[in-house]
Amino acid sequence: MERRSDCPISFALDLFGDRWSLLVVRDLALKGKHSFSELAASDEGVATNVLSDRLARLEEAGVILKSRDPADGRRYVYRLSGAGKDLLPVLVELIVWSATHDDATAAPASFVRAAKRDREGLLRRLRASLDD
Amino acid sequence: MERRSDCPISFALDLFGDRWSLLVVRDLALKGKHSFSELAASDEGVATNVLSDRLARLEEAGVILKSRDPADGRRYVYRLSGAGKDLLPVLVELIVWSATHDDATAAPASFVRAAKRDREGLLRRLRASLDD
DNA sequence: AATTATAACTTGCGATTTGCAATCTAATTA
DNA sequence: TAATTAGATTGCAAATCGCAAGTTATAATT
Repeated sequence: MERRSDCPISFALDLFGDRWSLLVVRDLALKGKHSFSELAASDEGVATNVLSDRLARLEEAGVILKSRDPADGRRYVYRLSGAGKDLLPVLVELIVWSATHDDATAAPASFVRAAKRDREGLLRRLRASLDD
Repeated sequence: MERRSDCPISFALDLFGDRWSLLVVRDLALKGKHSFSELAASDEGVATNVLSDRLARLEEAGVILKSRDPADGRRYVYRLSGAGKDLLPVLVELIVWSATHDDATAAPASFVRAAKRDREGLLRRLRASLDD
C-alpha cells in the first residue's frame, strides 16, 4: 500500500482503513481469538481470502505476530504486537461512539460506562488481559 | 450499506471503514475546511466522485450537515453534526497511534504531547473550536 | 500404513467498487 | 451574454470483493 500523505490519520487509514482489519484486531484484543478458524468464524462472515490477506497485511505492518501453535502443527497462533495493543484506545473510542449514536448496538453497558468514567483504568485492565 | 452484525465496532466500520471517510471528517474537524472544493484539494487527492459519495454517506448517517452557502448559491457548506464532533476522540487516538508507530508521520509534537498529558483538555479545546 | 479429517491458505471467477478523466448543470462573475 | 466556478455525474479500465472450490501440510482414525 502506497502512503498517500504524511498525515498520521491517513497513515493509519492506509493500514487499516477498510471494513475488516479492525475486526481482526477486535477479535484478537477483546474476544480471545487466536487461530485462523476462530477469526474466520466471526459474526460478520469474512471470506477466507480476505482474512488471509488482512492477517498478512497486519503482520507486515507489525500490528500482529504470527507463530506456530506448539500444540498443533497445523495451526498458527495470531496475537497482537505492542503496536497492535496500542490500538485498544482506538477500539474503545469506536465502541463509545457507536454506543452513543447507534440504538441497535450491542456494546455492553458496563463497558461503555467504564470507558466514560474510568477510561485509563479500563485501558489498563484490557492491556493487562492481553499481556498474559 | 447493510449492517453486518450488532457489534459497535462493526457498525462504525460500516459507516466509515474505508480510506476516505475519516479524512473528510479530519478536514472538517481539524483543518477548517467547509466546501467541496476545499475538501477535494486534500493532500491525498480524493477523486471527486468518491468525495461526493462519502459526503452523501456521511450526511445520510448523520455525521455531517450540509447547507447552502448564503454567500454563494453554487456552494454548499459542510460541517460536523454532534455525532461528527463526537468522532474527535477517534481522530485523536489515530493520530497518537500513528505518531507513536510511524517514524515519518507529520503529527505536531505539541498535539501528541497534549493528547497524552491532557487528553480531556485537548478534546475540550478542539470541541470548542468547532462550536463557533 | 492407509484413509479421513482439519487448518490455513490459494485460486478462479463474476460482481462490485475504485480512481481518473471528461463531462454536465446551475450559479456567479466579467 | 460569454466565460468561469462549484458541485455532482458518467464512462471505463483496474483493483477489490465475496463466494466456492482446490491445495498443502499436519493430525486423527482405522
